[in-house]
Amino acid sequence: MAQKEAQQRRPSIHDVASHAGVSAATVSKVLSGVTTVKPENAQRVLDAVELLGYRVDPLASDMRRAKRRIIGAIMPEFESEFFGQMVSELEGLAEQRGYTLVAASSRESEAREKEILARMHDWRVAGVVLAPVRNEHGPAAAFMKANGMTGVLIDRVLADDAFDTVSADSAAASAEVARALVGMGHRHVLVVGLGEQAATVRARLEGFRRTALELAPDIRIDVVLCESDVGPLRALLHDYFSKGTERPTAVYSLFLKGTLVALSEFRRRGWHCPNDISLVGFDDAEWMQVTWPAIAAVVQPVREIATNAMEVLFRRIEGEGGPPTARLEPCKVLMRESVGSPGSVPHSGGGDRQ
Amino acid sequence: MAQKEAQQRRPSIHDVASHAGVSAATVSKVLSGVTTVKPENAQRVLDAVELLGYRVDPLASDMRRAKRRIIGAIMPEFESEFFGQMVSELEGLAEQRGYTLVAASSRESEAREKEILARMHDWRVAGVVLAPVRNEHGPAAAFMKANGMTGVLIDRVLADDAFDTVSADSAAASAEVARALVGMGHRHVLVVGLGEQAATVRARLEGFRRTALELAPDIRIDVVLCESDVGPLRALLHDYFSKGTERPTAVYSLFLKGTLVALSEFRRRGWHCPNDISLVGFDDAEWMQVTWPAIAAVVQPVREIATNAMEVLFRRIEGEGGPPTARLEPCKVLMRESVGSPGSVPHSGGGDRQ
DNA sequence: CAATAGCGAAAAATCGATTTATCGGTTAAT
DNA sequence: ATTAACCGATAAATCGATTTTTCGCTATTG
Repeated sequence: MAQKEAQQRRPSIHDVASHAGVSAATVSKVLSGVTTVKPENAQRVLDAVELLGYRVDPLASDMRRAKRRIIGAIMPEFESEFFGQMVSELEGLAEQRGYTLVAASSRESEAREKEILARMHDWRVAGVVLAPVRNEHGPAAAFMKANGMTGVLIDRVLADDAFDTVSADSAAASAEVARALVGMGHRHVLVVGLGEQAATVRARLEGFRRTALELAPDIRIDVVLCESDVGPLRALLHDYFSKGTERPTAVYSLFLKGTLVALSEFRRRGWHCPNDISLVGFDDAEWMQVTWPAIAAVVQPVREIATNAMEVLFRRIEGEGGPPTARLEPCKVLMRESVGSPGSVPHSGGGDRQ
Repeated sequence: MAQKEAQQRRPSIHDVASHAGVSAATVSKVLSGVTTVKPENAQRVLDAVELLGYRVDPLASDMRRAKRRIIGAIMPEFESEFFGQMVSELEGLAEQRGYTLVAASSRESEAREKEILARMHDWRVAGVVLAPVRNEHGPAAAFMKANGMTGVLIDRVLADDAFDTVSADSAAASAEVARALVGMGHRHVLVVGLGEQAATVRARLEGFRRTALELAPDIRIDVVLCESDVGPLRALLHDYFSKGTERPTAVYSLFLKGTLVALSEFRRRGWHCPNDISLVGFDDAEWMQVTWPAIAAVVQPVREIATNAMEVLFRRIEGEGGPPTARLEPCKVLMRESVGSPGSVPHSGGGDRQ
């Protein structure tokens, strides 16, 4: 009967209080570590908590504070390794500090992004980690600003005048890619990008272009940008390669989907990496090291981004002032077999063993 | 000043009430669609809501009900396409019904799984979608049972005596793979599995074995199972292929990681699919269709699983009784280029164009 | 010896909603 | 004409904690 009771209704702080023969206020104080409680009473409370299996109801507990121990996370999607890892890291970090992470996917829609943000505002979240669909100038960031929310912007973002930002150092990574490709002798490279995410993609593009031109002023850099959606990219790339112009010796894709599409186009044409063409992509994935050839990629420092984002976010939550900061975390560039020197093997099939 | 006020403290239901000249109870009734309110007053409430930009605080609103409008989702990981899509679908479905989804990753740990569940119980979630690390007999499901939580088990699960289950029809899919491989002439197949997830993997294995033996009684089926962790799989597979025994003509991996490891082992040995060996994997991924060769895979019906899981979950939340159901959703098998007839080409390098 | 601190704990207010009980004021039924 | 039923709305209780206020009691001080 007591068993059944326990299953039906969870014990509240008052149940603990009456079992320990004290008031609810005292129980609350013991549990929150206030020291002005007589040791004897504290022990009785602890015993009662143990006996009843009492646990604080976070919802009720949060009720009375302005900032609730909830962190919101908004990602453009959940399907990729990058954002999957990101959410996983953020969740762990939030949990470490006794916060609950509520994650939502904006599904690459700015409208949805804002709606989700409004819902999180309804929850009175203490802070938000926002990975914007486009960039820091979207309606979501504006909403956060207008409502005095505290938050941090990550990934597709460079710097902001209202929020701290944390992202990968795209420009430096791209420069490294440029050094590698030029060093191997490439003098005609196609860069594939996504216009939508203006600032970040521009940083990647410019980082590449500047270093490449510096090292090899005669280099030819073609650019294929799809504006808003990745849908047309397949056709754009097809057209590009179908034109009579000279085929580039390497392709540098500025985002994962572009790497996929490029690979798919190579397949269609029967081109092999790296003999027929070299390929490097921004964003690494697990499969890239098991395919043949392994695909060279820029590895984004997910853990570092997550850690720093949470750190700066919690500092703001705790009331730290000062101008917004803009962190750039260094990437790692993994030059795998999909990259080689141009013309070393006269356009044929079949890759070589390691 | 009114501006500033609005930014600092969000309007509560009492603010709306006083603006509309009614009581808080009336506001609550209007907002929840109770019809016993004088139309004139209802309109004034609506106007006040509009004017103040009032939105219900979900936390306060949930306070007074036993089941809160929160759904918990526990996945073994967030990094794979499968679970990423799953969370995304679940989130959308929960949102549609006015619920908030709180997702957490158990990181493939049963201990963590139970802890997360306890935390969700603290939140008094209305229901839980649990994708167990191992199977339906773990400590997490036991915890849910012991605490009278309502929930649904998905993915690595076949059937349960306490909870509804929804998962992919592994056995049927494996049978189809068997038909395809046998039909192409394969008589020696290696199956790679993960022992930890007993029931599901057994279903996949038995589904394959039964059909294969039925169609070709002389078929040889080798099995490499790694018990608890995927770590040793690489070594296990290496050993298997290093033994002097005859090389199988096809490999069927029962889980994604196994497919990756198999591919990696092929790479190391310089074997090409499908000429040197064929490969089919359970679980599809976006990259599998752009690699060369494209990798054949069993596509799990993520959306269907998510939809049915949520449907049955909400029925239970609304109090529907009856014995637990066990749904199996059919998979699609995509036979791509990594599969071919054995011996059609005498073990050489280089794949052929489509 | 009266007044004042100081301590530990209980009582009460609070957070923001929902739900139940209560209450005037009509209208219908006896 | 008195009571009953009803309608719309308000006051009050409730959910489960935290925080502020109050209070009783002992110990210190002028």
